[in-house]
Amino acid sequence: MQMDPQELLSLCKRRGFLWPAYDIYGAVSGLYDYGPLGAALKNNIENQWRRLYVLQEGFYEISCPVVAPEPVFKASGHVDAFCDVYVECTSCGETYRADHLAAGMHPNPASLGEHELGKLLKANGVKCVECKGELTEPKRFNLMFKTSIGAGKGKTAYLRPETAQGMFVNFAQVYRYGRERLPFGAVQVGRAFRNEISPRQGLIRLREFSMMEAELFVHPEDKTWPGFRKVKDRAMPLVPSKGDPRTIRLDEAVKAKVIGNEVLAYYMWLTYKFALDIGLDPARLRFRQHEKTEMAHYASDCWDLEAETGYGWIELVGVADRGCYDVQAHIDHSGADLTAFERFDEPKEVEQDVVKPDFGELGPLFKGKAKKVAEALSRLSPESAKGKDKVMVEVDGEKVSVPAKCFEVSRRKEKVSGRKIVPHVIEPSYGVDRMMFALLDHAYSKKDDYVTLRLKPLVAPIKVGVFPLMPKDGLDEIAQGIYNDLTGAGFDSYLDDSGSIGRRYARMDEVGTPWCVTVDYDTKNDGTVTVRDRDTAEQTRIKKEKVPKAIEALVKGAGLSSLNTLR
RNA sequence: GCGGCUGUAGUGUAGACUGGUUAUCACUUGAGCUUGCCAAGCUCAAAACUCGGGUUCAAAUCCCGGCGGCCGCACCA
Repeated sequence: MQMDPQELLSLCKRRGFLWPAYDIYGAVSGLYDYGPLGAALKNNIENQWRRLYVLQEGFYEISCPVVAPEPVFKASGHVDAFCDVYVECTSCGETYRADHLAAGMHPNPASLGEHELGKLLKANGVKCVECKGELTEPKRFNLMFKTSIGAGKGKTAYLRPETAQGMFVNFAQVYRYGRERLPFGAVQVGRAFRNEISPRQGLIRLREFSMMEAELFVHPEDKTWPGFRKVKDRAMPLVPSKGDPRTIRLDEAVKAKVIGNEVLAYYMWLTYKFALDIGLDPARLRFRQHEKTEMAHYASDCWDLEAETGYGWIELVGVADRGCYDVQAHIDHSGADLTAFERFDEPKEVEQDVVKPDFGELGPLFKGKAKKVAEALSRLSPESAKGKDKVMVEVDGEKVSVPAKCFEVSRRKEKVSGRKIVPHVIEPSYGVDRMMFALLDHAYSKKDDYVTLRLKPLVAPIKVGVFPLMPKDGLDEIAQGIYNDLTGAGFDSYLDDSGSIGRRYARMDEVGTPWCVTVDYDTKNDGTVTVRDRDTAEQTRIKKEKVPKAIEALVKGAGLSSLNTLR
């Protein structure tokens, strides 16, 4: 069923899930405020995710700043690659992506900077496709929000476009925290920012949004996974980039190379399970594999969990194999050692040639530069130095010729007890806001203009409505007592004594509250209250003292009929 | 960023073309009466012309611009 998203957004605004941000000043597109119910629903989704990743799977949760200095995103590639290069027609104002216009003029136009693209377009005499007008010089639009740290000119910085980098730059710390073992994972739940050119569709494309990201660091040559055995006969609906869409068992998918490896398959399954746990409709979920051309600059394989909503199929989660791209990039840019140490079973005796600088000769010859020259020499491969009468090395960007008397190539015995490896990263990256929107979309049901949100108890912002049938005769005080018991026991509850009982049930149904407890005149006689189920409108009576216990059982999945013992 | 359409109480709307008294209606919300289990009724109340400029004696209404929304293009790590 395709529903009108406007209807859902209207409910969200009316009932306090969602409001356009800064509305009294005219609002800003792509920014939303969460109202009390939205904030609660979002928390419930995030906490369920933590239960899965942190408690069950043993990932380490960290929390990093939203602002980061420029070098971080230089290294990650976002400063250069997370942007679009535009040209504009000077006469009709139409804009084009410069790399699209350059298609066919260069093997990979997307890899060029704006100056090269400008030259290329000029050289090929490219004009406006619409009106043949002159085009402007290419302009670059980076999708990151730029800011600065500190007074005056300060230090250039950006708001993070993903939380992932925080986990990559903390690799060494988290690796040590986990007592230096692979594989291990880190997670982060938090805000990220993208200065979208044209945010649309409510919560689907936001400029500030929440992500739940997990980075699993694995051995680059071992992508088997111990947990895979337990889930291998489960099936998921897949839309591979090659071949037909099909629902396929995980072990078959890995065997047939539809999914690249066991780790990726396992975390796709975990993602699928999470989606079902919070209440997304399995009939409206699928995994779609990225085409090679749509893959991010860092990914080698990527599957999106997509949900069908009033906006069509939308991406909720990306599960990507990022290879060693990010960790290697931060090693290269920062010089930090972000490797894991793989211990051999037995330490090995290794004989190898090394280039050994002779400081007695280097000193007089190179003076202050001698130390750097020596370091450069040590980095040379022995083969390239052996038997030469001089070698070229690069010091501070300058080529230096070093005569043979300054070094010797000698054979050295070493005990090697292991090796440094750069881990590969499997990344499940969840868009919280999108998941929440899809959840509301899938939960929305309407019968003769009566709206019920069939949210699962696990995520429902309010678990119980508590009503006195009449706000008098002491019923209201009893209801207040039950309400206090429930909130005391940790359940989000809602006390409502206004309007007819039917209206109060309707109010709770519309925001997805799974149960309502009503205090009536029998309560005064026999101490029982009714418990009503949202989806069936069925009721059962239980002792009023047992209400918190009953709700606890119901949240855990017990049916209404199981409450008989609490009568 | 471009083009088309569009913006009236918390929500959904009438009024606009053809400018003119106190801006329509419903739901919602609050108070009271009533009501003894599924959006009942009555009374009262609260609540809006997206913002700025222009035309005019007079603008919710016509014109221009900003902001927001929807759709299409483009974009989407």
